[in-house]
Amino acid sequence: MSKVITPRSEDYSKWYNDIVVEADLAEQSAVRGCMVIKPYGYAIWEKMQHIMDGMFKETGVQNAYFPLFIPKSFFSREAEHVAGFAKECAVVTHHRLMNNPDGPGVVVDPDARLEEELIVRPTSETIIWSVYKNWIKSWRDLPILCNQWCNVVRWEMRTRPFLRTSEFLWQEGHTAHATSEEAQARAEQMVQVYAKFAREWMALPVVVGHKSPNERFAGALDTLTIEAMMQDGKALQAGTSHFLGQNFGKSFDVQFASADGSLQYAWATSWGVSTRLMGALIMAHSDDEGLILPPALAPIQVAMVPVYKTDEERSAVLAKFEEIGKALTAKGISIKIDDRDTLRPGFKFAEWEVKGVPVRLALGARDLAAGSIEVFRRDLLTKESVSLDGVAEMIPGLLDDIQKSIYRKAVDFRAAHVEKCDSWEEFKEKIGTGKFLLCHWDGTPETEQAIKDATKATIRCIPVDSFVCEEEGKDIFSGKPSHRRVIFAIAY
RNA sequence: CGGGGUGUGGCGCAGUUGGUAGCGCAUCUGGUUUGGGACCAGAGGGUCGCAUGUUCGAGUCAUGUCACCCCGACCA
Repeated sequence: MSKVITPRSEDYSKWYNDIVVEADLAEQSAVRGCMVIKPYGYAIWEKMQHIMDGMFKETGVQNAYFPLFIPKSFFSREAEHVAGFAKECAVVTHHRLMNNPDGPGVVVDPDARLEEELIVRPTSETIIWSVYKNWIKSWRDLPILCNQWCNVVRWEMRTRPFLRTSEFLWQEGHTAHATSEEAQARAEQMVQVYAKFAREWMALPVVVGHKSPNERFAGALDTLTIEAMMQDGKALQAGTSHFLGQNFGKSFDVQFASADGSLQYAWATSWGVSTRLMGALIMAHSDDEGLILPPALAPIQVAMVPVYKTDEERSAVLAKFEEIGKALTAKGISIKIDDRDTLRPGFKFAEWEVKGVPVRLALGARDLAAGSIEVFRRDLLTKESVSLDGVAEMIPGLLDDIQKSIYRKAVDFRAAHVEKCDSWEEFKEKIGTGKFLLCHWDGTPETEQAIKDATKATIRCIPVDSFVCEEEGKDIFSGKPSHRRVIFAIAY
């Protein structure tokens, strides 16, 4: 593997590509804006998937699967929704290829045109609500709480690895409820699930809040978000949960007989997180040496690198590693004994660092003689020599400490880059320097748009659980009265 | 769609006024190494994005074309 260049301060996208590609995490494929996620990177996604799936199920959600293709007519029923997605849809128009009659290669068979075009799902509200219509007759059928893990396609004009790819993996939850209150409570519940996952597993501090109307999901009455801060101070929307009101119920004619005998439209929510979370994970924690994975999500938590000269030394060291490995596995820790004998130790050290493995153990004849072992922690880049006897016992506590320490570091970083701002001049100066600015906003889309046009900054959210600031003030831009501060930032 | 840029071994690049296609990394072989990304020696691998033209001769010049990248508008 070649030297990894990581100019975090100079060229973020270059850093991103180098780390990601060189770290064997993923690479851009030939398909426009799509990603190949290599096994090591995919293992991280699988772990995230597994943990979140468990959290969803604890709230009563069940997994299901709906079709990839959406007939065009389904898709166009909810006006606002289609307006939001129409510009970025992949459309299937034919179902057959044929040999090119005029030369080499294949061409689309003109006789195989579909009567109705199919849209490759950019999100599944429309097809799911078409199905829900048949599932929902009575208040007794509600709530319906479905989630699906799948891929979706959005034909973005500009793509970015992990953050905005043409095709991405995600989960989308779609629920149907008898009352507005119940649906709103569900939307809030799920955004809290996301926040908990981000904080406790990804070691990623996030702000939970409401989106301003400008930033809302197409077709939603309210959009809740978790917003994270990356190491350059930019904001990343890491997950969203929408209260959809009765928009889809009405558009897809999903009515049910309520307990009082009247016919009512169902209330809806949808919520999702995607492989963008992996982008967040990478960008929030990595340093110039490569990835730093929180132990809770690292596919390999402890890598063991043997150091030896002779075959005797090699087998003695590997035998000891086997012993330690067994003890760690028994504690539920995932390990990797790096017994590749064509590579030198220094190379292996560097490789596990690039891949973000939280703890590395190095053991050689010297250590064996002294009864010690070298323990390296990735987040601090420190190593210490500890007694061989106690090493397996100390690892769980160490992993725990690393998890907390990574989170603490991210929290401190964010705290140092959030500030109140009450002057438009100051706002213009500071917003480009990588900060969340807590400012007063008059609540109008026009003001938000004007601020965006002037500075590229948007309202990331109206916070509900941190940085909440309910107080009277004047809009940073228009000077009109405001009742609370909101978070402005430049976003990815 | 607007504004820039780039197409040359797997990857990253050089290639002068047009004259036998090169370098680094990677790969393979042999040897010495192995406590922070080893070294030496040797080997393999490219019809220079595509098409047409100018020329005795084109990676190089001209015209056309295709693809990709970056900056915007759009977005999770």
